[in-house]
Amino acid sequence: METPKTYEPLKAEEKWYAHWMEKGYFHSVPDDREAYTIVIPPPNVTGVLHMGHMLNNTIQDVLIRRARMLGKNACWVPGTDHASIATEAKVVQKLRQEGIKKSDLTRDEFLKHAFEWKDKHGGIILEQLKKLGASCDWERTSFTMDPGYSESVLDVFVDLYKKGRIYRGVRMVNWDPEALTAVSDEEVLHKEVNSKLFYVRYKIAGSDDQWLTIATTRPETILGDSAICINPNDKRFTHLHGKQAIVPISNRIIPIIQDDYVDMEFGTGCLKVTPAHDTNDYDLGKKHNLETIDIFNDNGTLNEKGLHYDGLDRFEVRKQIEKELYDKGYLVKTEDHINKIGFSERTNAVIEPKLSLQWFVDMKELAQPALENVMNGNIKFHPDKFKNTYKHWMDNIKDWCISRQLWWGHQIPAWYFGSGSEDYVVAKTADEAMQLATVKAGRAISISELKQDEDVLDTWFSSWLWPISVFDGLTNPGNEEIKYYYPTNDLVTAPEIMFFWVARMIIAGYEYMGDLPFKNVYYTGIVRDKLGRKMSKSLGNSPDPIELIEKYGADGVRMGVLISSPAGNDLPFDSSQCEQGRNFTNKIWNAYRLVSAWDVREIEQPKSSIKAIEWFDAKFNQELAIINDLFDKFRISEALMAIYKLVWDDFCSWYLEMIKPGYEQPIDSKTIEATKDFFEQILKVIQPFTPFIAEEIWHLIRTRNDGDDIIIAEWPKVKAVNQAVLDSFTKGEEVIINIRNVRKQNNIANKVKMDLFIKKNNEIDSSFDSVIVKMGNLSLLEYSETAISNANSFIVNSNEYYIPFGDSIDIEAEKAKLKEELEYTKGFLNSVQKKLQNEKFMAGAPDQVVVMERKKESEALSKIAILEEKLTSMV
RNA sequence: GGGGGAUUAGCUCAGUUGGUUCAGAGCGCCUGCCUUACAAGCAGGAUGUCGGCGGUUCGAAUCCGUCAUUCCCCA
Repeated sequence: METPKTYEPLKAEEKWYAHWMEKGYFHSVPDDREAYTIVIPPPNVTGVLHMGHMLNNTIQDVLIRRARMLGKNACWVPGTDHASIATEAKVVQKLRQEGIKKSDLTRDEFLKHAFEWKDKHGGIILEQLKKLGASCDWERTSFTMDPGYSESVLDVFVDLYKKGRIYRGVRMVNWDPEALTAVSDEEVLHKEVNSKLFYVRYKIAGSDDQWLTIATTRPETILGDSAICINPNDKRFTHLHGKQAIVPISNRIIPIIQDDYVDMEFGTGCLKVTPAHDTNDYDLGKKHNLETIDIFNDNGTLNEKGLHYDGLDRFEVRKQIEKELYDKGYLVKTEDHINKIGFSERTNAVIEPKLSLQWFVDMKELAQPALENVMNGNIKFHPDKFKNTYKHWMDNIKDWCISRQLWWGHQIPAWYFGSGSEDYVVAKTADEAMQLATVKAGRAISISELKQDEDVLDTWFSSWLWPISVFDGLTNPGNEEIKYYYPTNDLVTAPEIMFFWVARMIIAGYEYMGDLPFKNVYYTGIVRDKLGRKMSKSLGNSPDPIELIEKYGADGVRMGVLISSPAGNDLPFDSSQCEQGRNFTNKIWNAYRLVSAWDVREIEQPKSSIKAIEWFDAKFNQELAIINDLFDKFRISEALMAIYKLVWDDFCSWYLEMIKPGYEQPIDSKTIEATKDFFEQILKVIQPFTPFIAEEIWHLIRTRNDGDDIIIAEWPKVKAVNQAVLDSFTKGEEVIINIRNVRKQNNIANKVKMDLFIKKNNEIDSSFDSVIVKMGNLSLLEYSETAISNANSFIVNSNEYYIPFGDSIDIEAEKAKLKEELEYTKGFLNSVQKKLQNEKFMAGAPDQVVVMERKKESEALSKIAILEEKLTSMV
């Protein structure tokens, strides 16, 4: 059967993935080998694969596949995250479409719907990862709400509470009025928006017609004002000291206080203080013992404190109150103004600072080991520069608000038994809670009296345990698996979640395992489109990864996302990169086609093939050492580029051309065997990047026993590099390129054989002459004592090369070329000599550098002599 | 406003302690080729005041200062 001209990836991909699964190559159990472990950053359980996942998971798969070949017990743990806010929002939306309101359901009913949704849509993303070739240990698939996992989350909550690290308190939180939950600082996106600055005047209490004017962007919060604040140093307002003001519309009387917090330059210098609705005002209020007037309901409408605006949305009130203030003569003027407003990352609702009773983790001390061990390099960041960002955050770490007003997630194990603010206990189960409550209350408390906290924990409060809990390290401490797999090796993730997730995993690692969770963190960049925009669903600028795979093959797409994506740099993605990847797989495919088509006979091995084999052996080992080094430094895309060039340029363009027999000529068995060996080595090196085609050709190129699969083959070992052969080849290569140039410049077809004469002036390495003859398509290679006239010529290593070409040669053009080269060489010599004549250079530069300069000088001198002689002889 | 990056070819990026012809790679571009594995290919080629200015040095893409542009994080 004819081997197709182009590689057809889809069939091979399906076949080999199924084969690998069947053989259990992805599955890991502890044994006496060294463990190499990666835990996947768990995607949202209801998510679908996007380009960010593609990049992230391809890198992980490359690392895990290489580790497997290095003989390590490679274990890549997959799984998903319950993603409380996002998932709950989706379930609520789906129920709404069915005409069901969340508020009409009990918690249990809602959770039933949520789990149904999760079972239906959950794990789609994991199936998509299989298409990419991800070699995860699917038997270990974890979910942050698995029973065992949930148990560890509750254990940790109880434990931290007992240690005094978790407390309940009133704090100003970022309230999402749409999702009806608090969100963490990190989930708030600050954006600049055009808004208005309203100048509103307040009457001074007890005066007839004395006023002060404040500037605010949120006039609706006037109804919650508790004070006016001025800077005590502000000369303009000394007459206001000790006075009171009357709030417009509500006509409440509020004090005028002084605090140097007020910026005298901003607005009017008079600040209205609304402690319930602004973080800074809240702090001011606490400091000055001001009343806190909360005028909002949880959904962003005004409550009864909002007087006649009761029940209206905050933005509608802003419009209406502007008119009322104007009509009643309070509104002095409005100005256009640009300010930054916080939006919810999940719902895009404008965040409302809101006072509420929440659970917090006190982070200061917990964070210490996590900071130290990154700064001292026990945990390495790639690239290293992210340490700076990390340090800055950890130095200024704030307490972590971990309660969320949702149902989907881990319900907070706090149990209330009375109406007092301290009438609660923290316990994993109701039974334990009952006992604790009985002690705390000093009376018998029954289970029915207990009411569990309605809120759930922040999703990150479960995912920070990921590297521990996927091995049951908390519910079954010291078990065989946690001992074997923890600490894991490498984590691959996005810098955006350095604080949400990475820092907290490190904190949890030291707190609960007394050890780091992973040794290296590889930060990927953001995948952007051609215009530099972040790829997102809302912009619709993200290609569907599965469609890309169908078009270019998984191997092609894997290469496409990795080829220009250094760690920490954004990836400006364009599908042309996948095309490049696909072309690469096709290139390998055709190399295989070539090698497989040769007719093998017991004939003499050509000299040129012997040299070619010597050379490629040296070249391969030289490059392999470089590739290994790049891997060690996590320079994955550079490693890929090195491999790309090794395969395309060195193996295909040079090696295969050197050994390729003439048309319909047979090949000798020694050369074909060596070539197949090389091919195998190359397949091994590309296997982490393009596993499917590697496996496919591995099985085509030689007959394999059952279980002889490349995925578990041994990574090549670096052998000694024959540097002398590499050096000889470099000179031969230069000659070949010069010959090709002569052809090109004189329009001599490749088929036409040419003669080459060499005038030896200097040491000459003739070991690659046979290769030069073959690659240059020469009929003759001869050494000559004299220069050849009427010939194209070039100089390599001070030796003169001549290709006679009858009478059609253009003497003038040839002379011009020589003159140009002469000028360049003279200029070069001049700069070298200037250096050598500089006493300070001679005194300051190391010997090695001086020797190099001298060598350059002598080479340039002899080249000039040759060029001048040629020019004079060409008259 | 505070902190951290970045700026090298048309694009995306390498460039280790200042010193080999150090100004590089891939893509793109230009030229010529349907040469017998591959036109998803082959062979050649061009491209840069290393963001600006100043300084240190025998020598600076690399070190220092400063300005500019830009991205990220925090307030």
